Amino acid sequence: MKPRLTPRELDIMAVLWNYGSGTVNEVSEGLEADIAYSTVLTMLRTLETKGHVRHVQEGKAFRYFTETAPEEAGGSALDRLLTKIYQGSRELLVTRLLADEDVSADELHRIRELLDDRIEELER
Amino acid sequence: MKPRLTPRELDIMAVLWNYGSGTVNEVSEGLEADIAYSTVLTMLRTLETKGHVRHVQEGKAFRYFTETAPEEAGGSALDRLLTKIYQGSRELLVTRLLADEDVSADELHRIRELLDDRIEELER
DNA sequence: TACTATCTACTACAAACGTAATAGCTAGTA
DNA sequence: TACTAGCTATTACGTTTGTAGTAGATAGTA
Repeated sequence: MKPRLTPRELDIMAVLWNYGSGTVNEVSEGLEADIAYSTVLTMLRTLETKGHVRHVQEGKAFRYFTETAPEEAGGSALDRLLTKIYQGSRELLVTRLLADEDVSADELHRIRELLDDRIEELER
Repeated sequence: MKPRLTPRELDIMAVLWNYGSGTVNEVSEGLEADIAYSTVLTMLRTLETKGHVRHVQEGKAFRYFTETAPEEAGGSALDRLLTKIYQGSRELLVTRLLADEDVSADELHRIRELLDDRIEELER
């Protein structure tokens, strides 16, 4: 099992997931925080030893790719949240998620469709 | 702003949320992992300096109470997940949440009710 | 009163995190 | 060929995390 992603590492992964891949430079620029180039490099190397990314040579530079899918990382984080904070209650979690001010009616409708699909699938 | 909860600290908080409060002993026993008594004590003290718990004297011992509500801790963690992993898409997150094998039809129906309430509230 | 169980306080310490400077390599350019 | 820009590799270092031993206080008990 790959070691858990730390918050900072998650930031890096997010950039990679977002752009599909990235060189140190690209990741640096993709990050909101102003982190030194060498720091980003170090973190990518750490992520590589942890098995979360790999790289290929591209000209002079390395191009990094994720080896951990968002679902994978998200899954375990979500499970953790669910059990530790929401006592395993998905309702509670969804309630919190929908309580947000800036959730649109559109979004809610789309979620309801998802939900209906899943219910049908389960009751069929 | 209180410092973020580390995974281990979250374990402790979970016990406290679960039982309402707890002495070092109670928390120790409430934890799944077999952590030394003194370790639990240290962590509770750390949590206290971070402002996540407080304590009152109870006989010889301290009784600890949470100062951070589950919603508070869960909220920021959830927001983080949402933006970093699910690109801000609640649908994606809900999809992942419902994809789980062991989610019951009952649970889904209850979630749908929540959803309908929220939609109505928004469109009224 | 002396002993013992039970607490907290203090101290320690290895490992991981987060951050970064700098050395060293290399391909292109003047 | 000499220089330079742009990379990676190496090294460093303060902080936080996670874990725990032990000293010291204290209340109950024999």
